[in-house]
Amino acid sequence: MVYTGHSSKGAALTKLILASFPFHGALMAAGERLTALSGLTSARWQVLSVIARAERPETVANIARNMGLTRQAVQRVANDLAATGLVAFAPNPHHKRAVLVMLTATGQARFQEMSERQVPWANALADHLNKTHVDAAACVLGELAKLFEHRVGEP
Amino acid sequence: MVYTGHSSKGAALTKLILASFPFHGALMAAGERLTALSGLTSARWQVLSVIARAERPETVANIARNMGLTRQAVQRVANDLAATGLVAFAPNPHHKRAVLVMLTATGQARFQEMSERQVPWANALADHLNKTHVDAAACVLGELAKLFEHRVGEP
DNA sequence: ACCATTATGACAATATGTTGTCAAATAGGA
DNA sequence: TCCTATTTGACAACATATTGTCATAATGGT
Repeated sequence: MVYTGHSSKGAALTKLILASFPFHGALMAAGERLTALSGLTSARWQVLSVIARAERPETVANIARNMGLTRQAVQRVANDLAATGLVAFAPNPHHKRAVLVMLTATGQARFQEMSERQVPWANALADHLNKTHVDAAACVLGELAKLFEHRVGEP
Repeated sequence: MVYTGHSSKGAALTKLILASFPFHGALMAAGERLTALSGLTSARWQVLSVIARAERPETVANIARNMGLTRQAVQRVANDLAATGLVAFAPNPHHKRAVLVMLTATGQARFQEMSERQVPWANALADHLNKTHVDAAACVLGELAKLFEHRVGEP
């Protein structure tokens, strides 16, 4: 493929972006397969994870900010999780509308189950990779996310 | 954050995966902003790009395979593109059902417009990054996509 | 030539995420 | 205190992508 007009770095970045699409698709598919064994979906597992890893109960809007998603997307998933009994809403003493989301006992157990599958999976995958490159990749993606948010290069 | 049970490489991979979510979200948002100026959307631009860069007209199913998406997803977008006159379907001498997708003159012009915006955008972003790291990142994402597809580490 | 398998497009149901809008709750400055 | 701006959850409309199902077209082995 030709990258007409791209600088050397620009071509490299475009290649990275083009590589990220199949990566994301394959990651989502793998996530679905892993989570399906727990009766979860990838999206619900992600939200559940953020809630489980948080030090204290958070509001939906806060969870959304942590995940880089919109409030509404997380709200709908959180409602689904509540409907299936994995999370529950608790009153927020600091805010009448913005209630706090907490794992139920079932939710904690489900998260634990998922972790027990996710950890050996990540370890097995990582064995095929160069740690330095993986660290560099995570670093680049983090930097790029910031650049995107700051609208760098946009007209 | 603690990565209980993870190997050193496994923890690095999990960090990469967690970094990929906000990256993907921010990339999609940037894509929407770039494409909105052409009256396109990110998904339609991606499909249009694959068609434009292909050496010869392809079928919808082929395009889907190239993109790592399902046939049906690409079919719907392709139908949308056809409805807005950016692509057209041509009979396939080798297959009665699987028609070929081609850019119209309008579609070519629209793709050209988008390229003229995308190239300086990628160049400006890439100026803030280390090319070696970007290359490594693209390489890691490509390798991971293959590992995901081969179900490595899955029970 | 025949038949089983695979590939393809059409269609429907569902999951996920976005934007827009609204009213209530909160925060911050005059 | 009061007024404005922001934040929040609820709701609706829509874009995107998935799975499943179906009928038709192509393929490959016997």
